[in-house]
Amino acid sequence: MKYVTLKDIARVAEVSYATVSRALSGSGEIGEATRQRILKISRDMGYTTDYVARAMVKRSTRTLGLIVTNLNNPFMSELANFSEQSAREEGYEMILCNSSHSLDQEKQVFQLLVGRRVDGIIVVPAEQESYAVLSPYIAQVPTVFISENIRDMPVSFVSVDNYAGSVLGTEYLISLGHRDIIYFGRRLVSVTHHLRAEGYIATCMKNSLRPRFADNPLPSTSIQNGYELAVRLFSKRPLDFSAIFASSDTNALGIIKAADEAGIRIPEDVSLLGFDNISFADLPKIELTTVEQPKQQMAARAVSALVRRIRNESDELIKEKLPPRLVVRRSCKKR
Amino acid sequence: MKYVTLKDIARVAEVSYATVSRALSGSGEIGEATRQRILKISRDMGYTTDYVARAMVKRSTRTLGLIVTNLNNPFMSELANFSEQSAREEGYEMILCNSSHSLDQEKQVFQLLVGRRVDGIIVVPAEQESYAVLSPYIAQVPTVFISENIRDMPVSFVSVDNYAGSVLGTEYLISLGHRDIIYFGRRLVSVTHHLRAEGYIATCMKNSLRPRFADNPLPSTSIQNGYELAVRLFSKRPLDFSAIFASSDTNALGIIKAADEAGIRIPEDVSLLGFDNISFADLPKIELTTVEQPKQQMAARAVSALVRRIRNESDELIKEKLPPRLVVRRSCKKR
DNA sequence: AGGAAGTACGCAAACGTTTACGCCTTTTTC
DNA sequence: GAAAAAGGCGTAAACGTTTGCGTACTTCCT
Repeated sequence: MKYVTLKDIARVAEVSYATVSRALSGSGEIGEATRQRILKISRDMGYTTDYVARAMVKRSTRTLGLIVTNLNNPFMSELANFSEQSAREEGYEMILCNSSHSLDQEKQVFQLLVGRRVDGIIVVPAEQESYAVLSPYIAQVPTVFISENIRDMPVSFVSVDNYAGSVLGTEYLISLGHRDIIYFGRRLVSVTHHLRAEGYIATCMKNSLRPRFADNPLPSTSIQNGYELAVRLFSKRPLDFSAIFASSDTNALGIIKAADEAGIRIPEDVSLLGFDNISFADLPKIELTTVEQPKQQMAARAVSALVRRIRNESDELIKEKLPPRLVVRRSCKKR
Repeated sequence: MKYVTLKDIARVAEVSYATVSRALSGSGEIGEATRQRILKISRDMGYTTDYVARAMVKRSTRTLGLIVTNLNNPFMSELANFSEQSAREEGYEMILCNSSHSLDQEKQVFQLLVGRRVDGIIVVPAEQESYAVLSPYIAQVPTVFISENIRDMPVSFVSVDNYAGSVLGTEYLISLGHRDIIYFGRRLVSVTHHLRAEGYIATCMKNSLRPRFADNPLPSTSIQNGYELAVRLFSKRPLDFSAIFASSDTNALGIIKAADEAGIRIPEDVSLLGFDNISFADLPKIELTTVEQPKQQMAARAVSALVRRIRNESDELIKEKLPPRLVVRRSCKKR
């Protein structure tokens, strides 16, 4: 494929190609008459400016990278959509990548994005060790993590306040009269889920309730593994709990399926509370009450932190914790 | 940000930078000893090859563009995920764009992708006129449409066989004993939906049934507009039909919601059949029987057609119609 | 009229690669 | 042992832009 270049235009306009560049970019000093003439010619010839050549000299691709753990997870795909939108509003394109929860692959795609000379990278870390693995490259390109910061690391972090979200959810269930609440999900694998569990435990303690767990040992969260775990949970009758706090909406969907099969009604027999507020949660017959992560806001903050760094308007690292919100639908009931 | 370049390596290795290039690319003729030495030095210095510089001389970015109409629609986001995966397997990155069902925006992002010098573009057309609008640019870069071909246009097309899918679905409902089937959805706006309606009509005729419609006049398809239309449909009692064939799963979800509110049970009171098989359809309590579009296959074919064109292995245009498949769950019942 | 100031444009370098060509050294061949 | 072939490496051009610097021409002021 042969594209029209500045030189092609310069030849027919009988000027130097520097002049053509100035006419098109609008910045340089140039006479209004020639500018109009060149503009017309370039339109007629179907010129499109070559951004890769421009990137070489400008040393900026106006492209951002986004690495998520799993694109099939609706939380991630919603986050990706919002990020893409925010980026475009700031004048950046977005290249989307997938780490598949693997440190190796995460490192690989990170290197790839660096090779493409993206101006900045947003990463939802695959594991706790992600920072350690990526740190040699992080020095080379502005990066923000969508995750909570455990120890003080020299990167920007944006996330929901998971601890507060968990407190919010637990308190809501208690306010409905529930005393036997099961915390359902991953506890140890990621910082995010660890903090959620902590919030639950603290709130139980404060209300003299005994924290109880149904632990999901898997690295990832899915409808399927929520279902499998719930089948076991529902096998012991009579049920000795009245509410379940699922640490992710996807797990909650698995719980709904298991409950359905076991003849357990939600919310009549047991209340179910989720976390994330994925778009699924709003579906008819699902109508899951859940703690919302402000995905749009998270995406917007991450992108804007990144572009500020890129534009060198500020080189400070941000650590932002966004407030969670309770979205009441129909899966929880007064006891 | 300052990256390590070939010249930097050449300086410490005391060779010319052409030699370094040969050592790293693996193609050129070079002594094994120097190659190892250079490899080690470049590792130590943290070199990453600059793909934008390479793209300049190779005249290929190894990047594909994907334009979808709406990333929030689950059908689109699933298609996007599969495409991204296929592209990566072929060694290409993917830049994701959104036309928001607007011809203007579609044209704009297409130009943008051309400017970025992507090697090929996959587009889910926003409207019937998309081809006409994009045709001047299509000549410049290999393009494949994910859509059915109406008249013979010089572009590659990949899609499900919508007509056959519709026949399949209608015949299934008839085989369950239904005689009064409503076709629910858009009919006139897009080629895709036009063909689906045709398949329904033809099958009705063949079985001496009168085709009946609940028309959705909106350009896009959503849970919300499916819901609104269904509320009207359910307001006339008693119901004078026993099955609904929704032309998209998202509309079907809206129907489920409206039915729920109206006290109409699915499938006991009315059977509901969808089209697309989005991942939502498999959710507990939803369990929608539907005609599947083979999204993964469509993505794979589109990508592979594109890369064959790019590699100049074939310059023929493909027009591929993939077979639909009936996915039986629980929303349809014998009458 | 003569010099200063400003405007419009051309020249050429630079960005970091890849690669055709050529040269020198080493190996092979009879 | 000399000629031919092969191997290893350097030189330089090219890809399409942007931009600092230089210069010719115009305009303005006194």
